[in-house]
Amino acid sequence: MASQTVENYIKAIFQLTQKEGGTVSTSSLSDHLATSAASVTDMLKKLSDQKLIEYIKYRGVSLTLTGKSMAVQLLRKHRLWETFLYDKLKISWDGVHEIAEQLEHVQSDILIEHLDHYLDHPKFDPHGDPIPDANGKFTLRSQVLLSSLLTGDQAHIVAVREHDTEFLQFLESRKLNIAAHVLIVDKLAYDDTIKVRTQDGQETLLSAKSSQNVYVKKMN
Amino acid sequence: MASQTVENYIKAIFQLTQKEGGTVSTSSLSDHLATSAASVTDMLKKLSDQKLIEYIKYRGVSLTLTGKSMAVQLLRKHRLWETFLYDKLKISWDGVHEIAEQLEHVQSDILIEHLDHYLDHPKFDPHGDPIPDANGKFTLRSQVLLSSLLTGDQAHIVAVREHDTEFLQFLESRKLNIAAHVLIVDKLAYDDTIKVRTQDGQETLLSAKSSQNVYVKKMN
DNA sequence: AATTATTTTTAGATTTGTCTAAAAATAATT
DNA sequence: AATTATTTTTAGACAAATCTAAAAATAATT
Repeated sequence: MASQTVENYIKAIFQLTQKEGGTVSTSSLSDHLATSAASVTDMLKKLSDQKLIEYIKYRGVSLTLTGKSMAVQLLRKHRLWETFLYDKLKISWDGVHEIAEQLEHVQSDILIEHLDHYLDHPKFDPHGDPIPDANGKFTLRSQVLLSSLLTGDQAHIVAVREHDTEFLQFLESRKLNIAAHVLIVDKLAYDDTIKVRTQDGQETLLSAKSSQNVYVKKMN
Repeated sequence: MASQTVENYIKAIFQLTQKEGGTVSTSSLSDHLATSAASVTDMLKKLSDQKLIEYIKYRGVSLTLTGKSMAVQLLRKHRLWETFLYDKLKISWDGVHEIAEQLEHVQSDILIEHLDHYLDHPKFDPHGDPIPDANGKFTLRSQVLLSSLLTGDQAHIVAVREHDTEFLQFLESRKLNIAAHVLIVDKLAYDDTIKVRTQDGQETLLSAKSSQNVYVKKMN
């Protein structure tokens, strides 16, 4: 059974692979996990011995099938717990992640299957990210960046790209939650600032950077 | 912040103190935690340095106020989680303990207070044990052993003393759950076997050992 | 292509929690 | 009270996960 540390490495490699593609470097892992590059190298050797990763010295690292499956199961647990914390316990949007980071390491298949059932087999977590099922399959969705919409377009918010706490709080304060309906009132050609209107008529200005951090499903 | 290992030692010392009174010996800790006596001695020195325990060489150990408060908070977390697992997730009576052993180590005050609120501030867990509140206070109850009842007495089951898995499953199969109503139909003077009748009319024979492991609240 | 800069790995230590085997202290027994 | 048995502690070692500093490999630059 993998230690919490091993699980965190596997998760980090999975996430960085998504973002950076191909292989992940020692330094990007050392950044992401806030440990020294030397420690990362040590651990990579161990993970490689356990056949969880494909590791070539100086060349970076990728997950084996076994490692990938472990990562997806961790993702499943993390997102189910986030859903529970947000939907049932009413813990704030920006608070759920840190707690789920701990809960995801609890080892019990029975627990996770009962939790999944209790939550009614949710397909997406509170940040709009898809929840893998017990076999590791997850639903993809036709989502685009809010920044790609044009004036007059209408859409529903489906996910947030980077879960920065301050940004999540900002979105929440402007009623820009998951599932919120938005209308693009205006888009400034100069700096790509977008003005959106929510259901209640409230209007909010979003910088290019912000609107590139929100996924929406366009209504046609 | 205490490690999981430290938390487990503190909990063990607390539980064994309840059972054995006064101070706890190295060997009973080593039995209970399934580690060598030498390891226990090592750890006791560390806990003593941290002022979590009062430790005198060769003489045994007891908790300081700080240690006791840590133990009670762990008990609170454990029992709240057991309640959640049993009442909400419908995990079986005998399965909840092991999972709660892991969940109790998750560090988040917000989580526990939200969980407590979600469960509607329960006073007792699924095994009938009292749940300490956020200040460590818990409700005591006028409970007696089932073995102390006489023929004709009526009572409600309120708790189980030792949570042996097989015994819990036996109780459950005979509808002898927490809150179940029982009538003492007969008590054999020879070996103190007790025959009880539950609400549905079903009768069950309980050995002296079994009836000494069940707490009831007598109806007068 | 040679030099400089960066990244990665090795070497050697440290901390936490554990172990076995031996020594010391306490308890039990004759 | 002296001996034997048991419990507890010390001593020395080990695995997991980490660190810093130095060496080696790779990448970038002149």
